[in-house]
Amino acid sequence: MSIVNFVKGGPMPTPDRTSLAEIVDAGRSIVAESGIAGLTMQRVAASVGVRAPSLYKRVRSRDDLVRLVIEAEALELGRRLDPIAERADIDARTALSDLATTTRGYAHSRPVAFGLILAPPHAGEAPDRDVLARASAPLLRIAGELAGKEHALTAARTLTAWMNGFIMMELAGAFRLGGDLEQAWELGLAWIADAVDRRGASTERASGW
Amino acid sequence: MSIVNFVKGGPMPTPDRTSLAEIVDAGRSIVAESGIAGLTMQRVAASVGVRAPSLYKRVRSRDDLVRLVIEAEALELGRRLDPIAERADIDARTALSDLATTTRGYAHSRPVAFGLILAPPHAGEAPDRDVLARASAPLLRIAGELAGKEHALTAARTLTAWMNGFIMMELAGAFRLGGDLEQAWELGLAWIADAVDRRGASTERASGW
DNA sequence: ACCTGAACACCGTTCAAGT
DNA sequence: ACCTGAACACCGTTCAAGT
Repeated sequence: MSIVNFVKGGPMPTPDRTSLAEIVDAGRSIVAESGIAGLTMQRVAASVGVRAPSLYKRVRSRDDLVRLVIEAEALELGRRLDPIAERADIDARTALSDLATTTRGYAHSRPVAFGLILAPPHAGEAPDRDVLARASAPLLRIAGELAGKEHALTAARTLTAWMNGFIMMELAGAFRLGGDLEQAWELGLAWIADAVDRRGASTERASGW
Repeated sequence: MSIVNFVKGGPMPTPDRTSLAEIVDAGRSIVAESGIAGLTMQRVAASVGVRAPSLYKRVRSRDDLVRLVIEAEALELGRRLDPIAERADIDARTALSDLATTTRGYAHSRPVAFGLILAPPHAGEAPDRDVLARASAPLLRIAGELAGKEHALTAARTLTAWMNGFIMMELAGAFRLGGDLEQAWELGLAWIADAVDRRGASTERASGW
């Protein structure tokens, strides 16, 4: 088809010098390195070896690219969480702890990206709801096992709210009053899990009643 | 002094056409209306009746102005929370509920500002730690009453993490799987309060053990 | 069909010149 | 002492022109 056009004297085909995937990957690296403000079309273009105007062949706008970058990050987080919810050899309590720790580890390794997933700068850059649903499915499943089906959604919301809130405040440097942050994480997780767990509490203090 | 300069032929004084407070107020209005991206120096300048370069007599940079706006918002939130912690006629449990509801109400009325307090776009725009400490003091006090002095800090962190996480996800539109969001707030708050309350649980389910 | 330079309308910021 | 226009170095985005 392109040869036909060429022979006929139609528009000249040229081999693609980049791809959408390469552009999004470049965007992820730049965001991780320099923050969202560092993500300029010119820098992305330079990173993939073209000029800025060429990017508009693959993305609609900078906002569009930001959204794609956030979605790619959310999908990777989901990919890390999926196997935890699927393991059958651990109980819900352990699975919850693994999931929270994995999420926190991801947030620490990619703080900017995590912040963008949780709080996209503008509405136009918010990730697709299906992508977010995919990333939160594992927790919903574990919450169901822990709190029972009828309370699964409410329990999942309580758990995510605490977990994401803790991690976000930690990343924002809001916990500056001293004290042991690891203990706050561990104890907080145990408290929240106890609160949601219909089978009863299991932390030392609670069992001491 | 200015008259002396004038008489001597020194630099001519001119009456100030704006002030730092007016600039910060204009910034708050613009942020509330158009988001952080809408906060341009030109727009702020137009709003206070000068040209953009004149703003640099009062603020160091746009980032500096953004920080001042965030700090002003954090101080206002703190001003709303202070009286709750000081009331002696209500118990800690009720105070916690009032504080959480007031915070949520502030977040709903000023969603952009609340997001900025929790997750400032860049490090340079993060509010001063004293300002944040002021805003979190009421919760710390209530947490102390609820969980006991030795667990006050950890309890406060658990409570803020849940509260801010819930509100932030709500603002970001992350709770899209249906269900009753008000119930999730009420029940979540009760669960968390129970978890932190050393005096024992008080929700229906917990007391049903 | 893709890529590019040039251009446009915006930014933040600086600075000499006005009063 | 404050304010301003002009200028500079950046942006995102468009588009006619190249191949």
